[in-house]
Amino acid sequence: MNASSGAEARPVADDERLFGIGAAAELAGVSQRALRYYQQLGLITPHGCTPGGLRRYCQEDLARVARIRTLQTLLGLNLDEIALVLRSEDRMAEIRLAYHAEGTTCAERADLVRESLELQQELRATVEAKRLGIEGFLTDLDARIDKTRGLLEQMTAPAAADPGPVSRPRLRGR
Amino acid sequence: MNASSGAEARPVADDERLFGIGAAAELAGVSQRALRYYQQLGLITPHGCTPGGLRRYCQEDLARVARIRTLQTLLGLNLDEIALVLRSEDRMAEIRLAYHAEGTTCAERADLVRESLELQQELRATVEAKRLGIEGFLTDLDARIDKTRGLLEQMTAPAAADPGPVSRPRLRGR
DNA sequence: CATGACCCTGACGTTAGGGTTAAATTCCGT
DNA sequence: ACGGAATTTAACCCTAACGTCAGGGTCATG
Repeated sequence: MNASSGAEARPVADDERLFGIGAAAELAGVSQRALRYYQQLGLITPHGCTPGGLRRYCQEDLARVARIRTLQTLLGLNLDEIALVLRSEDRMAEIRLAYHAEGTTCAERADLVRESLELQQELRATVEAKRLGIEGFLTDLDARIDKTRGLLEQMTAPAAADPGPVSRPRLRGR
Repeated sequence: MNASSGAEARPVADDERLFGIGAAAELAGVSQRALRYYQQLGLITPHGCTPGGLRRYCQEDLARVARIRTLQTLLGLNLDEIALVLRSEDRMAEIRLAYHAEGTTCAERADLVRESLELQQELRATVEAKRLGIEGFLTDLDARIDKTRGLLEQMTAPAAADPGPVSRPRLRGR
């Protein structure tokens, strides 16, 4: 019940809006329990709390949850491994922010960046491996499918008895 | 042990050799418990048993275990889903074998093949989706890595104060 | 200020995918 | 024929990632 007619004190810039755990869970496509659990593991911290202690999530939080889910389902990482990835990414953001501030201990910072870079590249390597694996699997699967299709053709076209290994041009239409 | 000097009755054609559960587990890279568990779920059935009831695995069994592991770790399927995939594949093999036998109920068989084909294509679709997801992730990750690398260059080359958005040719060497 | 919707913590339940142990059995080399 | 190594089933234990329930607190609204 907002933004009905005329008087809006502040339009509340869309990415400033906060959500209760219910709305957040729905938007992120996970359960409330999962949100609390992720928090318990230190994977997310809601943007804020009401004085009474109710969690308030912002867009950024939701994006983080999305990333968690991606890392989980796409890469099959467990929550501990995800914690590592996220911590490294947080580190980077922190440094990127601090970069334009006073030039304190520039060398240390560079070391951190190098470290993060290595972590990212490590992650990249595992993901790349996974991609290769999946591509191999796909090739394999396609071969099977082709064979199956060939068999089907043979069966539906009851021509002369088995003219040796199938050597007909394969139809690769989807 | 064996194969020492001269007299070998039958060379035992390598893929005819059988393994106890210990050897099989080691070769397949899983635990004995896992092998029994997979069998309990109907995912594998050892090639045979000794009269006393000890499991004997053949190469084919090991390949099957490898496939299970692939489906598990690469695609993130659970054992129930894997059971479906394997059953479909078994069905295909069965039909392929029966194909050259008597032409009993050719139409029914064709239906089965069509069904298997659909299952395979369904699997292909999910795998393809996964591949796309991973590719997106990789692109994303590469962008991050490039940004990090850029930041690092900026830090290590303490030139004039921040000449706006980095517009230097990126070195994409590994 | 009452009320209904929403949320809190804490504790226990569940499911997948096994690990571990125990007590009895089987196999194999000599 | 026998002793030790490898296996068997059964039973119990375990962790991750939540689900669910209980009992009580918070918040906006009329």
